[in-house]
Amino acid sequence: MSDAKKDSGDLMEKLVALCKRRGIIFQSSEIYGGIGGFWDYGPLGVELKRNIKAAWWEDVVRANDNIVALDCSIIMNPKVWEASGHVGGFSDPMVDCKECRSRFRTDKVAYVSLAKGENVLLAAAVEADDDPEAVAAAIATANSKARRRIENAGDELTKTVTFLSAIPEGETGSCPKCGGELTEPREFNLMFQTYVGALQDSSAVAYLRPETAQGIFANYKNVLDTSRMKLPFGIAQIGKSFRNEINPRNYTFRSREFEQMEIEFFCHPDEAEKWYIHWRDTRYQWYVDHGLQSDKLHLRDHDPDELAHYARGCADVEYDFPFGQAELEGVANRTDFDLKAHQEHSGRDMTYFEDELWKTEAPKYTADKFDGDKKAAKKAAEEAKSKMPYRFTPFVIEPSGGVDRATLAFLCEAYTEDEAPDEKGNMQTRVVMKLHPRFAPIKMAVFPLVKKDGLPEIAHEIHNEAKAAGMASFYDEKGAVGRRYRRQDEVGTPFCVTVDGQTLEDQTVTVRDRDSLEQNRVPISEVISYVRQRINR
RNA sequence: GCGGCCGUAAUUCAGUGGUAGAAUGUCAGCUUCCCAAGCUGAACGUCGUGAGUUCGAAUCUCAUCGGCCGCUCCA
Repeated sequence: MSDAKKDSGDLMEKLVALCKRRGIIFQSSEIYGGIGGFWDYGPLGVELKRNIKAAWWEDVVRANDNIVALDCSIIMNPKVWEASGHVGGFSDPMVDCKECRSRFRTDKVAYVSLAKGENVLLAAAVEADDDPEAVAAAIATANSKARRRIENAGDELTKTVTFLSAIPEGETGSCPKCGGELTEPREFNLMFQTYVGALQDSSAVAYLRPETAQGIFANYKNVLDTSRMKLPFGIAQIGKSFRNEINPRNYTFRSREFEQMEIEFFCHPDEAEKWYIHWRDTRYQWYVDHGLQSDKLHLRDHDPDELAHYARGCADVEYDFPFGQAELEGVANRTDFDLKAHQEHSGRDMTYFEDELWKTEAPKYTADKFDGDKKAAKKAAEEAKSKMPYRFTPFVIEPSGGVDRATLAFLCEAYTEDEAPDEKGNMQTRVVMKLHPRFAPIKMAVFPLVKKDGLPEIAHEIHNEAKAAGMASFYDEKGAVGRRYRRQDEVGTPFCVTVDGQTLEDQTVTVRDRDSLEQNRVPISEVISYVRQRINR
């Protein structure tokens, strides 16, 4: 194991231990042995996560006139998931090899037979996406003798490719890797199932949503009809989603219950590319602005062959976690795929009518433009109104971020060990969470330097004032002040306010900066606004 | 899902068949006018869980749950 890898592994272990010890993240149901893929946020963790969500909400929903928000139910009519493709289409049947334990998608295993007349020259099981690839892969397995025969066969060569997915039920294939026997195909559906109502029969089956997006699409018409929004506009939502991940791993990164913060931004198809670029760059910058400015943050455009079938463009904001580079947020141009799918499945009209454009151009369709033929004018108008540029299905740009992933990335980025002097001036290792002040669970801690001489009373007063002013403040009078500073460093508190002997004389306190360790004297009357101003800048 | 390693206090770990430990942290008090290791005292353990072997199991066996690493998967 390389040193870098070992160090990053250490970082993850230290972070996990710190998060447990300081009440940031706990394993769910820990007293019962836990449950894989589920995590709880402790007293400080929930504040951190709330602050991250609040920042997103302020920057996305409140700051943009063309974005409104929504809070959809987690369980929806199951037809939603048929329309979206989560039931049926995408839940690929899989097979396992009983010999070598490899797993394959049935539509990726092909059986190739190359024959000249009735003479089979080559039969092979291969992994492939399509027929030509399968043939090529099969030939690659052939020995030189067989290869020569195949080449010599020329036009007489018959190529038969059968994918495992097309093999009749009851029959099993052989493993492309080892030739072993494969299991029957099995459905892997990543959606959690439940039953709505007391009767647990098949008609009552419902699903916990695997993404928040579909609730937005299903409500697109409602929002359009009630919010007085016009294209382009976005609908934002923060909420829990659930995926029955085969193998949850990497702390909270791949959880089975997770929270998404997501925008579905609806726009004219001609403007989709422009908005895609806009959101991709805006969302990337958001992470930079909140502390992931290091070279660990990446904006990665997907290769065309990597794109989902419905997407025309997709970029991931990725972060170098200790366990590897992984996605924080995906920004995709989903085209009109979703609205069209819901229109088809629900029978509801999902198109958009540009009435302002129509109003200005309607005079083109008056009778006098058609030699006084009112009927022809009306017909032409109706026809024009029914299609572009007046009526169309909007395209959707989807910036979809993982709240828990963002939280984890900010935690990883914030974890720092540096050197600070102890009371004797010896340098000691200091653990400090350099969280963005906006995210810090506690913004300001208030200490009396010593627990006597009336200092605690003054400190209490400052603390109460801070709370009244809406500042997340924390009071601590226990033990040596250095220890209190270090405790706050560990949870990322940006400022510590200390009441000392001089306070009694001139009504000033010291404000100590988490990162620089510098202290400034500030009048008590100004301390809250001082801290607030330093946090916001 | 497969393979390997692991699970003991809040945290990090020691303890290989015979009375559960250390350090750090936490709490109470003292001390202390500014950066954790000054003093005194205290609390804290279903040894992941269940079964088995044994006179006796943290220790051995099996199962199960959870975690880490590598594959695999990720609409």
